[in-house]
Amino acid sequence: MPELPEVEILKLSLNKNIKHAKIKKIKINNRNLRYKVPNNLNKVLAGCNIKNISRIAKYLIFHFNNEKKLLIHLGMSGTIHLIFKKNTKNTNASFYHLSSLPKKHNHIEISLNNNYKMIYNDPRRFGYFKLLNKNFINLKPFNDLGPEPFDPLFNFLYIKNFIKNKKVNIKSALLNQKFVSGIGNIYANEILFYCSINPLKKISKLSMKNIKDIINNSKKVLKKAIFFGGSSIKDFKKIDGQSGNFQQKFKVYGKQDSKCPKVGCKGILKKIIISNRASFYCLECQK
DNA sequence: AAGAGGCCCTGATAGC
DNA sequence: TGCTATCAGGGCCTCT
Repeated sequence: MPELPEVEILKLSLNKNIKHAKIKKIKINNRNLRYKVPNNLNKVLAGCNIKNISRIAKYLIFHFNNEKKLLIHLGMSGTIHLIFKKNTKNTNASFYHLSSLPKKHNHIEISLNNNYKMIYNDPRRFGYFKLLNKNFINLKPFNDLGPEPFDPLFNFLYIKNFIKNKKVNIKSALLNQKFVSGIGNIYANEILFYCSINPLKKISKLSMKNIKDIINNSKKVLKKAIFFGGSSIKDFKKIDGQSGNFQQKFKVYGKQDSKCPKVGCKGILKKIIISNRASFYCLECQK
């Protein structure tokens, strides 16, 4: 599910709804994620106030008042749901699901003191929870991340230097988080379409114009996706239960065999596999 | 040592 | 209907 835009939207929603809330209790239903969920999660975090929630690339970081930090990565299928328990005088308090809550795979439930409950769901278990220390930025995985597309460090000289003598194709490079962080398979395809670059093109062969286009279009595509609320592939929803609708704006992702959307281009979109990931592009206009 | 490929896991869908 | 195969938004690890 989650590339940079989806995690960004999640971050904004979480800050809007549960910033400054205090953790009452963390209940672990299933420790099996990519890494075992730390057993001491509740012990360490119960009673802590959420100072704010930040994002680096596709990683979410909860910062607490006492300097403790929690990293959440959503992997392929991780989702976060907020449930609001309405204050009523009845003992039968009603629950409002701000996003539809799945029945299975609710690994972790975090009760907050503001009538919200935050639930982490992850059928494929590629995501994970990890407690971070103060120095986290110098440690794995953060010390290995390249700049985000929005970072001024993702500039012409940086790219020109990176691509020198390298044999990889541009599609794989955009997915390489050490080169540029936050871009995933969907947006890599979309960015290359806007750049009119063939995903198989070797990065050492990129022209000056190609490099400039990549810088501009990676920002543009991600910003637009954030603006439209992310992409609701399968079950991704914004935390308020609304679907993002950027997927309606996809130009090439998932559109093999249809006509190239570029004005004036007569090409047909093709699907090929590059390093085990689906790639979609137009044979005519992406060179 | 860069780069390709396998693999972790479940669920949805397609094809027979 | 029920089986099997294929595929899915990520990233780590191993092998060459």
